[in-house]
Amino acid sequence: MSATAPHTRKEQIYRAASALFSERGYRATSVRDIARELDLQGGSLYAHISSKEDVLWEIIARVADSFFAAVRPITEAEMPAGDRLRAMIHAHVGVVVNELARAAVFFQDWRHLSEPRRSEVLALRDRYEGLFRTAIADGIASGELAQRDARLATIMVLTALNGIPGWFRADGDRTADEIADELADLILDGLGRSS
Amino acid sequence: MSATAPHTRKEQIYRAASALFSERGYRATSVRDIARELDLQGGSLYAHISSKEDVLWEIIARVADSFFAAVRPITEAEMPAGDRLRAMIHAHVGVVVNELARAAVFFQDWRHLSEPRRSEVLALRDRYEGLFRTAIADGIASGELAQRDARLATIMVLTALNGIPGWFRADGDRTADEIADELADLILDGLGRSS
DNA sequence: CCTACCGATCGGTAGG
DNA sequence: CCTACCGATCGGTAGG
Repeated sequence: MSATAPHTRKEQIYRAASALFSERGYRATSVRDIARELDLQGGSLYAHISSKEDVLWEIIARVADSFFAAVRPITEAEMPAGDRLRAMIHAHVGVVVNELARAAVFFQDWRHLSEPRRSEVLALRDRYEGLFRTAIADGIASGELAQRDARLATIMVLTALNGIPGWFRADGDRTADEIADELADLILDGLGRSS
Repeated sequence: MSATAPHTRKEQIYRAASALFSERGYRATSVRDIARELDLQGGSLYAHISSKEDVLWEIIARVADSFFAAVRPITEAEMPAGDRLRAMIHAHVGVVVNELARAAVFFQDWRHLSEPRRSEVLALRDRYEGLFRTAIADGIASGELAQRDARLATIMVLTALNGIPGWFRADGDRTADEIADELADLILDGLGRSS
């Protein structure tokens, strides 16, 4: 409902939970771990949340929204498929880097949602993959991309991009845009070879 | 000690644990879940294992060995760096696909090892990445690969490859070799583009 | 390999 | 937001 509120207790809880979930995983993080981060007693959290899983759900649902909000508009832009794909990669990497912990939780801990939320996330992920698959298929059709298997290519692209939280540390020497540029080049051109 | 023993209870435990860990994660799998899979009582497992974490360690240490055993020899072969890298990718994918559950556990659950095992795994992973980084750096030096950043390229390659357990299902319509071929092409050539 | 148990910790609640 | 508590489940052990 409220759009990215600023300093409420609830937001502090989401922030702390994102950090802990992303580092240790959802199951290895207790409600008391989160509370301790905010100098609260374990039970006190429940004045603001209704369950641990609801916190996970809120984190995941929000980043999912962020991904669609960033990438969706690009899919409707009029430009060559190759450029469109590059712009989508940029947008996607932007969300990952700017919401690093939340994105890591999304990729890592969606399994721990109970039904029907789990299936809902899977459906969202499929739709999102579809946006990329369409761009890639368009690129193949127009001859811009030389591929056989749009589905496999799509999975590879997103797998590579979603691995960012596993290695990226914001030490400030590379901006999200620079990372996105390098990754887009790697993905579009490959490692390159002479043959 | 014993080399990949066949049907001992211990091996059955490792097999069941690999399947469960890979599906639900280490923390979400109880010792009783594993026991149930073998029609045993929870406590009975401890006649064969000494702790839940030891089971995780055994799974992870073994696949780590498999990766080195498959890839290491290739790094010493005399051939152009591009061919060598392709062969390494093939070998790596072979291990992932043939030990799908164990590999998934390795990639997913190493965080849950306690020290010093956790650091040991990280050190092994660094050494292993180094094998690929060297091949890529060689390829850059010889002009076979057109890259700026060997480290980033290495991480991308392994990230893409290690994502396989996330989507690959052995429905029999693609062999490990076919997968490896397609992935190697994708990684070496990229999606391809006309510009 | 089972039965029966241990202390610790879990997510969550009541009552203030 | 705290204190104090709940039942359930956890990894692991004793004793046979």
